[in-house]
Amino acid sequence: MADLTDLELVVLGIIWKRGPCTSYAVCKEFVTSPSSYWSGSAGAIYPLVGRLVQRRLVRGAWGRTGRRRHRTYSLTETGEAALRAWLMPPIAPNAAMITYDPLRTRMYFLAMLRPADQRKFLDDAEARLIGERARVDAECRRYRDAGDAFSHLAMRGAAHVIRARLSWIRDVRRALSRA
Amino acid sequence: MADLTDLELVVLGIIWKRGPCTSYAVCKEFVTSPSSYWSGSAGAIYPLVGRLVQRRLVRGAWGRTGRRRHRTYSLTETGEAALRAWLMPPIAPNAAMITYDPLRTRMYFLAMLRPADQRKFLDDAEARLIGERARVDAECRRYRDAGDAFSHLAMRGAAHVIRARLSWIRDVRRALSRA
DNA sequence: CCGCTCATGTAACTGGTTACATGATTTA
DNA sequence: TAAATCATGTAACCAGTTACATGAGCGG
Repeated sequence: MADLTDLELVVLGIIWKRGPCTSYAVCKEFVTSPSSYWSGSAGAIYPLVGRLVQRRLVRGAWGRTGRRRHRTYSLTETGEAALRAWLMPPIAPNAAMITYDPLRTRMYFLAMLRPADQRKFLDDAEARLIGERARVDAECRRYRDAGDAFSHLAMRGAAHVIRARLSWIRDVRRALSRA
Repeated sequence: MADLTDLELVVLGIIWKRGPCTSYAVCKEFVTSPSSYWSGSAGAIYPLVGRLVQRRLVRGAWGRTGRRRHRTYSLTETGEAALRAWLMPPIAPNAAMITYDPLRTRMYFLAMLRPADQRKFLDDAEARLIGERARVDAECRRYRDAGDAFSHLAMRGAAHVIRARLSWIRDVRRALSRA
Protein backbone atom coordinates (compact mmCIF):
# COMPACT_ATOMS: atom_id res chain seq x y z
CA MET A 1 0.00 0.00 0.00
CA ALA A 2 3.09 2.22 0.01
CA ASP A 3 3.32 2.74 -3.76
CA LEU A 4 1.78 6.20 -3.65
CA THR A 5 3.36 9.10 -5.50
CA ASP A 6 4.20 12.31 -3.69
CA LEU A 7 1.35 14.05 -5.49
CA GLU A 8 -1.10 11.41 -4.31
CA LEU A 9 0.10 11.83 -0.74
CA VAL A 10 -0.09 15.60 -0.92
CA VAL A 11 -3.66 15.38 -2.23
CA LEU A 12 -4.41 13.05 0.67
CA GLY A 13 -2.90 15.68 2.95
CA ILE A 14 -4.95 18.49 1.44
CA ILE A 15 -8.17 16.53 1.85
CA TRP A 16 -7.21 15.77 5.44
CA LYS A 17 -6.34 19.39 6.19
CA ARG A 18 -9.34 20.98 4.49
CA GLY A 19 -11.77 18.39 5.66
CA PRO A 20 -14.41 17.21 3.16
CA CYS A 21 -13.79 19.09 -0.10
CA THR A 22 -14.19 18.75 -3.85
CA SER A 23 -11.53 17.85 -6.40
CA TYR A 24 -11.98 21.34 -7.72
CA ALA A 25 -10.91 22.77 -4.36
CA VAL A 26 -7.84 20.51 -4.41
CA CYS A 27 -6.96 21.81 -7.88
CA LYS A 28 -7.32 25.39 -6.70
CA GLU A 29 -5.01 24.69 -3.78
CA PHE A 30 -2.24 23.83 -6.24
CA VAL A 31 -3.04 26.59 -8.69
CA THR A 32 -2.97 29.32 -6.04
CA SER A 33 0.04 27.78 -4.29
CA PRO A 34 3.27 29.81 -4.53
CA SER A 35 5.07 26.70 -5.74
CA SER A 36 4.57 25.65 -9.35
CA TYR A 37 6.07 22.21 -8.94
CA TRP A 38 2.69 20.62 -9.63
CA SER A 39 0.25 22.34 -11.93
CA GLY A 40 -2.83 21.00 -10.17
CA SER A 41 -4.60 20.59 -13.50
CA ALA A 42 -7.94 18.80 -13.60
CA GLY A 43 -6.32 16.21 -15.85
CA ALA A 44 -4.03 15.26 -12.99
CA ILE A 45 -6.30 15.62 -9.97
CA TYR A 46 -9.64 14.16 -11.02
CA PRO A 47 -8.31 10.75 -12.14
CA LEU A 48 -5.95 10.74 -9.15
CA VAL A 49 -8.76 11.26 -6.64
CA GLY A 50 -10.69 8.53 -8.44
CA ARG A 51 -7.78 6.17 -7.85
CA LEU A 52 -7.68 7.14 -4.16
CA VAL A 53 -11.35 6.24 -3.90
CA GLN A 54 -10.80 2.87 -5.56
CA ARG A 55 -8.03 2.14 -3.09
CA ARG A 56 -10.34 3.09 -0.21
CA LEU A 57 -7.97 5.82 0.97
CA VAL A 58 -10.67 8.38 0.41
CA ARG A 59 -14.43 8.26 0.30
CA GLY A 60 -16.64 10.41 -1.90
CA ALA A 61 -20.14 11.69 -1.34
CA TRP A 62 -22.31 13.31 -3.98
CA GLY A 63 -24.11 16.49 -3.07
CA ARG A 64 -25.88 19.35 -4.84
CA THR A 65 -26.29 23.11 -4.61
CA GLY A 66 -29.51 23.78 -6.46
CA ARG A 67 -29.19 21.96 -9.77
CA ARG A 68 -25.40 21.75 -9.59
CA ARG A 69 -23.87 18.47 -8.49
CA HIS A 70 -20.57 18.17 -6.69
CA ARG A 71 -18.66 15.45 -4.91
CA THR A 72 -16.92 15.97 -1.59
CA TYR A 73 -14.13 13.68 -0.48
CA SER A 74 -12.82 12.84 2.95
CA LEU A 75 -10.12 10.50 4.26
CA THR A 76 -10.88 6.98 5.40
CA GLU A 77 -8.95 5.46 8.29
CA THR A 78 -6.77 3.71 5.70
CA GLY A 79 -6.12 7.07 4.08
CA GLU A 80 -5.12 8.63 7.38
CA ALA A 81 -2.82 5.70 8.06
CA ALA A 82 -1.17 6.07 4.64
CA LEU A 83 -0.62 9.77 5.21
CA ARG A 84 0.78 9.15 8.68
CA ALA A 85 3.11 6.44 7.34
CA TRP A 86 4.46 8.94 4.82
CA LEU A 87 5.20 11.52 7.52
CA MET A 88 6.40 9.16 10.20
CA PRO A 89 10.15 8.88 10.70
CA PRO A 90 12.38 7.42 9.48
CA ILE A 91 11.66 9.77 6.60
CA ALA A 92 12.52 8.81 3.03
CA PRO A 93 16.28 9.33 2.65
CA ASN A 94 15.86 11.35 -0.54
CA ALA A 95 13.64 13.87 1.27
CA ALA A 96 16.64 15.57 2.85
CA MET A 97 18.83 15.38 -0.22
CA ILE A 98 20.03 18.25 -2.36
CA THR A 99 17.13 19.91 -4.17
CA TYR A 100 16.74 21.08 -7.74
CA ASP A 101 17.54 24.71 -8.46
CA PRO A 102 17.30 26.09 -12.01
CA LEU A 103 19.70 28.91 -11.14
CA ARG A 104 22.30 26.46 -9.88
CA THR A 105 21.82 24.33 -12.98
CA ARG A 106 22.63 27.33 -15.14
CA MET A 107 25.56 28.36 -12.97
CA TYR A 108 27.51 25.26 -14.06
CA PHE A 109 27.71 26.61 -17.58
CA LEU A 110 28.00 30.32 -16.92
CA ALA A 111 31.62 30.33 -18.08
CA MET A 112 30.12 30.25 -21.54
CA LEU A 113 28.98 33.86 -21.29
CA ARG A 114 31.23 36.92 -21.56
CA PRO A 115 32.01 38.40 -18.11
CA ALA A 116 29.69 41.34 -18.79
CA ASP A 117 26.81 38.95 -19.49
CA GLN A 118 27.69 36.89 -16.45
CA ARG A 119 27.27 40.02 -14.34
CA LYS A 120 23.98 40.77 -16.06
CA PHE A 121 22.85 37.23 -15.30
CA LEU A 122 23.65 37.69 -11.64
CA ASP A 123 21.93 41.07 -11.48
CA ASP A 124 18.84 39.64 -13.08
CA ALA A 125 18.83 36.63 -10.78
CA GLU A 126 19.25 38.86 -7.75
CA ALA A 127 16.39 41.14 -8.76
CA ARG A 128 14.05 38.20 -9.31
CA LEU A 129 15.03 36.53 -6.04
CA ILE A 130 14.32 39.77 -4.21
CA GLY A 131 10.87 39.86 -5.77
CA GLU A 132 10.34 36.23 -4.86
CA ARG A 133 11.44 36.89 -1.29
CA ALA A 134 8.73 39.52 -0.97
CA ARG A 135 6.12 37.13 -2.34
CA VAL A 136 7.16 34.34 0.02
CA ASP A 137 7.23 36.68 3.02
CA ALA A 138 3.73 37.85 2.19
CA GLU A 139 2.54 34.24 1.94
CA CYS A 140 4.21 33.59 5.31
CA ARG A 141 2.26 36.38 6.95
CA ARG A 142 -0.93 35.16 5.32
CA TYR A 143 -0.56 31.73 6.91
CA ARG A 144 0.43 33.21 10.26
CA ASP A 145 -2.60 35.49 10.28
CA ALA A 146 -4.81 32.58 9.28
CA GLY A 147 -3.56 30.70 12.33
CA ASP A 148 -2.28 27.77 10.25
CA ALA A 149 0.86 27.07 12.27
CA PHE A 150 2.38 24.28 10.18
CA SER A 151 1.74 25.90 6.81
CA HIS A 152 3.36 28.98 8.27
CA LEU A 153 6.37 26.98 9.44
CA ALA A 154 6.59 25.26 6.06
CA MET A 155 6.51 28.57 4.22
CA ARG A 156 9.24 29.87 6.51
CA GLY A 157 11.35 27.06 5.08
CA ALA A 158 10.82 28.53 1.63
CA ALA A 159 11.75 31.94 3.04
CA HIS A 160 14.99 30.57 4.48
CA VAL A 161 15.87 28.94 1.17
CA ILE A 162 15.14 32.00 -0.94
CA ARG A 163 17.40 34.06 1.30
CA ALA A 164 20.13 31.46 1.00
CA ARG A 165 19.92 31.54 -2.77
CA LEU A 166 20.06 35.31 -2.72
CA SER A 167 23.13 35.43 -0.50
CA TRP A 168 24.68 32.76 -2.72
CA ILE A 169 24.18 34.89 -5.84
CA ARG A 170 25.83 37.84 -4.10
CA ASP A 171 28.61 35.53 -3.01
CA VAL A 172 29.15 34.50 -6.62
CA ARG A 173 29.28 38.12 -7.74
CA ARG A 174 31.92 38.89 -5.13
CA ALA A 175 33.94 35.84 -6.16
CA LEU A 176 33.79 36.82 -9.82
CA SER A 177 34.71 40.46 -9.24
CA ARG A 178 37.76 39.33 -7.27
CA ALA A 179 38.89 37.26 -10.25
CA MET B 1 14.31 26.64 -31.81
CA ALA B 2 13.61 27.46 -28.16
CA ASP B 3 11.45 24.44 -27.37
CA LEU B 4 14.23 22.56 -25.59
CA THR B 5 13.66 20.95 -22.21
CA ASP B 6 15.94 21.72 -19.30
CA LEU B 7 17.40 18.23 -19.55
CA GLU B 8 18.23 18.77 -23.23
CA LEU B 9 19.92 22.06 -22.41
CA VAL B 10 21.88 20.55 -19.54
CA VAL B 11 23.08 17.74 -21.83
CA LEU B 12 24.10 20.41 -24.32
CA GLY B 13 25.96 22.11 -21.47
CA ILE B 14 27.72 18.92 -20.42
CA ILE B 15 28.87 18.23 -23.97
CA TRP B 16 30.10 21.82 -24.22
CA LYS B 17 31.94 21.62 -20.89
CA ARG B 18 33.49 18.20 -21.38
CA GLY B 19 34.32 18.73 -25.00
CA PRO B 20 33.70 15.78 -27.38
CA CYS B 21 32.33 12.91 -25.29
CA THR B 22 30.08 9.87 -25.53
CA SER B 23 26.46 9.55 -24.44
CA TYR B 24 27.72 7.10 -21.87
CA ALA B 25 29.90 9.82 -20.33
CA VAL B 26 26.88 12.13 -20.21
CA CYS B 27 24.89 9.42 -18.43
CA LYS B 28 27.68 8.95 -15.91
CA GLU B 29 27.74 12.69 -15.24
CA PHE B 30 24.13 12.49 -14.05
CA VAL B 31 24.54 9.21 -12.19
CA THR B 32 27.55 10.43 -10.21
CA SER B 33 26.04 13.88 -9.67
CA PRO B 34 25.03 14.67 -6.09
CA SER B 35 21.59 15.70 -7.35
CA SER B 36 19.13 12.95 -8.23
CA TYR B 37 16.70 15.21 -10.03
CA TRP B 38 17.47 13.45 -13.32
CA SER B 39 18.41 9.79 -13.29
CA GLY B 40 20.63 10.01 -16.38
CA SER B 41 19.41 6.64 -17.55
CA ALA B 42 20.41 5.43 -20.99
CA GLY B 43 16.74 5.36 -21.89
CA ALA B 44 16.61 9.12 -21.42
CA ILE B 45 20.00 10.21 -22.74
CA TYR B 46 20.59 8.13 -25.86
CA PRO B 47 17.35 9.11 -27.64
CA LEU B 48 17.77 12.69 -26.41
CA VAL B 49 21.25 13.02 -27.91
CA GLY B 50 19.88 11.53 -31.10
CA ARG B 51 17.28 14.30 -31.21
CA LEU B 52 19.99 16.92 -30.64
CA VAL B 53 21.89 15.51 -33.62
CA GLN B 54 18.78 15.64 -35.82
CA ARG B 55 18.27 19.27 -34.85
CA ARG B 56 21.91 20.00 -35.73
CA LEU B 57 22.64 21.25 -32.21
CA VAL B 58 25.24 18.55 -31.80
CA ARG B 59 27.35 16.56 -34.22
CA GLY B 60 28.41 12.96 -33.73
CA ALA B 61 31.51 11.13 -34.91
CA TRP B 62 32.00 7.37 -34.79
CA GLY B 63 35.29 6.07 -33.46
CA ARG B 64 36.75 2.81 -32.15
CA THR B 65 39.05 1.54 -29.42
CA GLY B 66 40.18 -1.83 -30.69
CA ARG B 67 37.03 -3.69 -31.69
CA ARG B 68 34.74 -1.48 -29.58
CA ARG B 69 32.81 1.26 -31.33
CA HIS B 70 31.81 4.53 -29.69
CA ARG B 71 30.37 7.83 -30.80
CA THR B 72 31.65 11.16 -29.55
CA TYR B 73 29.48 14.24 -29.71
CA SER B 74 30.36 17.93 -29.81
CA LEU B 75 28.37 21.15 -30.08
CA THR B 76 27.69 22.84 -33.39
CA GLU B 77 27.55 26.62 -33.59
CA THR B 78 23.76 26.32 -33.46
CA GLY B 79 24.11 24.25 -30.32
CA GLU B 80 26.35 26.82 -28.70
CA ALA B 81 23.89 29.55 -29.61
CA ALA B 82 21.00 27.59 -28.08
CA LEU B 83 22.94 27.07 -24.87
CA ARG B 84 23.92 30.73 -24.74
CA ALA B 85 20.33 31.81 -25.35
CA TRP B 86 19.27 29.70 -22.38
CA LEU B 87 21.82 31.31 -20.08
CA MET B 88 21.53 34.84 -21.37
CA PRO B 89 19.46 37.28 -19.32
CA PRO B 90 16.63 37.96 -19.02
CA ILE B 91 16.50 34.53 -17.43
CA ALA B 92 13.30 32.49 -17.40
CA PRO B 93 11.09 33.96 -14.66
CA ASN B 94 10.45 30.54 -13.14
CA ALA B 95 14.19 29.97 -12.65
CA ALA B 96 14.24 32.18 -9.55
CA MET B 97 10.94 30.97 -8.17
CA ILE B 98 10.39 28.94 -5.04
CA THR B 99 11.89 25.45 -5.39
CA TYR B 100 10.51 22.05 -4.46
CA ASP B 101 11.49 20.68 -1.08
CA PRO B 102 10.16 17.29 0.10
CA LEU B 103 10.71 18.27 3.73
CA ARG B 104 8.68 21.44 3.32
CA THR B 105 5.95 19.46 1.56
CA ARG B 106 5.69 17.16 4.56
CA MET B 107 5.81 20.05 7.03
CA TYR B 108 2.37 21.24 5.86
CA PHE B 109 0.80 18.11 7.29
CA LEU B 110 2.96 17.54 10.33
CA ALA B 111 0.09 18.52 12.65
CA MET B 112 -1.18 15.04 11.89
CA LEU B 113 1.52 13.40 14.02
CA ARG B 114 1.59 13.34 17.80
CA PRO B 115 4.00 15.96 19.23
CA ALA B 116 6.50 13.23 20.15
CA ASP B 117 6.55 11.98 16.56
CA GLN B 118 6.82 15.53 15.28
CA ARG B 119 10.00 15.91 17.33
CA LYS B 120 11.29 12.59 16.01
CA PHE B 121 10.59 13.81 12.50
CA LEU B 122 12.61 16.96 13.10
CA ASP B 123 15.47 15.05 14.69
CA ASP B 124 15.59 12.66 11.77
CA ALA B 125 15.45 15.49 9.24
CA GLU B 126 18.21 17.33 11.06
CA ALA B 127 20.48 14.29 11.15
CA ARG B 128 20.02 13.64 7.45
CA LEU B 129 20.57 17.27 6.53
CA ILE B 130 23.81 17.25 8.50
CA GLY B 131 24.95 14.22 6.55
CA GLU B 132 23.94 15.89 3.33
CA ARG B 133 25.83 19.04 4.27
CA ALA B 134 29.01 17.00 4.65
CA ARG B 135 28.46 15.37 1.27
CA VAL B 136 27.85 18.71 -0.45
CA ASP B 137 30.86 20.33 1.23
CA ALA B 138 33.05 17.45 0.04
CA GLU B 139 31.73 17.88 -3.49
CA CYS B 140 32.48 21.59 -3.20
CA ARG B 141 36.10 20.94 -2.32
CA ARG B 142 36.36 18.42 -5.14
CA TYR B 143 35.33 21.03 -7.70
CA ARG B 144 37.56 23.67 -6.15
CA ASP B 145 40.57 21.36 -6.23
CA ALA B 146 39.76 20.41 -9.80
CA GLY B 147 39.90 24.10 -10.70
CA ASP B 148 36.37 24.10 -12.09
CA ALA B 149 35.38 27.56 -10.84
CA PHE B 150 31.74 27.63 -11.97
CA SER B 151 30.88 24.11 -10.87
CA HIS B 152 32.42 25.05 -7.55
CA LEU B 153 30.31 28.20 -7.34
CA ALA B 154 27.21 26.24 -8.33
CA MET B 155 27.84 23.65 -5.64
CA ARG B 156 28.30 26.41 -3.11
CA GLY B 157 24.72 27.33 -3.94
CA ALA B 158 23.67 23.85 -2.87
CA ALA B 159 25.74 24.27 0.29
CA HIS B 160 23.99 27.55 1.10
CA VAL B 161 20.59 25.96 0.59
CA ILE B 162 21.30 22.89 2.68
CA ARG B 163 22.40 25.12 5.55
CA ALA B 164 19.26 27.19 5.19
CA ARG B 165 17.10 24.07 5.37
CA LEU B 166 19.00 22.90 8.42
CA SER B 167 18.58 26.19 10.26
CA TRP B 168 14.92 26.17 9.27
CA ILE B 169 14.40 22.74 10.84
CA ARG B 170 16.02 23.97 14.05
CA ASP B 171 13.83 27.03 13.87
CA VAL B 172 10.76 24.84 13.64
CA ARG B 173 11.86 22.80 16.63
CA ARG B 174 12.29 25.93 18.68
CA ALA B 175 8.88 27.21 17.59
CA LEU B 176 7.23 23.91 18.53
CA SER B 177 8.91 23.62 21.90
CA ARG B 178 7.72 27.14 22.75
CA ALA B 179 4.15 26.09 22.00
C1' DC C 1 -27.02 39.19 -20.37
C1' DC C 2 -22.07 38.77 -20.30
C1' DG C 3 -18.36 37.04 -18.11
C1' DC C 4 -16.39 34.94 -14.08
C1' DT C 5 -16.19 31.26 -10.77
C1' DC C 6 -17.65 26.59 -9.37
C1' DA C 7 -17.56 21.99 -10.78
C1' DT C 8 -16.94 17.80 -13.50
C1' DG C 9 -14.52 15.37 -16.47
C1' DT C 10 -11.93 13.33 -21.07
C1' DA C 11 -8.21 12.85 -24.80
C1' DA C 12 -3.91 13.18 -26.70
C1' DC C 13 0.57 13.74 -25.69
C1' DT C 14 5.28 13.76 -23.69
C1' DG C 15 9.31 13.60 -21.19
C1' DG C 16 10.83 11.10 -18.65
C1' DT C 17 11.31 6.20 -15.80
C1' DT C 18 12.78 1.16 -15.05
C1' DA C 19 14.28 -2.85 -16.95
C1' DC C 20 16.29 -5.40 -20.35
C1' DA C 21 19.70 -7.00 -23.99
C1' DT C 22 24.25 -7.13 -26.12
C1' DG C 23 29.08 -7.14 -26.42
C1' DA C 24 34.13 -5.43 -25.83
C1' DT C 25 37.62 -4.17 -22.51
C1' DT C 26 39.80 -3.69 -18.11
C1' DT C 27 40.87 -4.85 -13.44
C1' DA C 28 41.06 -7.67 -9.21
C1' DT D 1 38.59 -16.10 -14.92
C1' DA D 2 35.15 -13.59 -12.80
C1' DA D 3 33.47 -9.17 -12.03
C1' DA D 4 33.31 -4.52 -12.99
C1' DT D 5 33.33 -0.86 -16.39
C1' DC D 6 32.76 1.07 -21.05
C1' DA D 7 29.52 1.57 -24.56
C1' DT D 8 25.48 0.97 -27.32
C1' DG D 9 20.79 0.89 -27.53
C1' DT D 10 15.39 -0.76 -27.21
C1' DA D 11 10.69 -1.61 -25.09
C1' DA D 12 7.16 -1.03 -22.03
C1' DC D 13 5.34 1.91 -18.99
C1' DC D 14 3.67 5.96 -16.28
C1' DA D 15 2.67 10.21 -14.01
C1' DG D 16 1.48 14.44 -15.04
C1' DT D 17 0.91 18.00 -18.82
C1' DT D 18 -1.97 20.94 -22.01
C1' DA D 19 -6.07 21.56 -24.10
C1' DC D 20 -10.67 20.81 -24.65
C1' DA D 21 -15.80 20.18 -23.58
C1' DT D 22 -19.82 20.82 -20.74
C1' DG D 23 -22.90 23.06 -17.72
C1' DA D 24 -24.87 25.51 -13.36
C1' DG D 25 -24.83 29.67 -10.53
C1' DC D 26 -23.60 34.37 -9.48
C1' DG D 27 -22.19 39.34 -9.77
C1' DG D 28 -21.87 43.69 -12.26
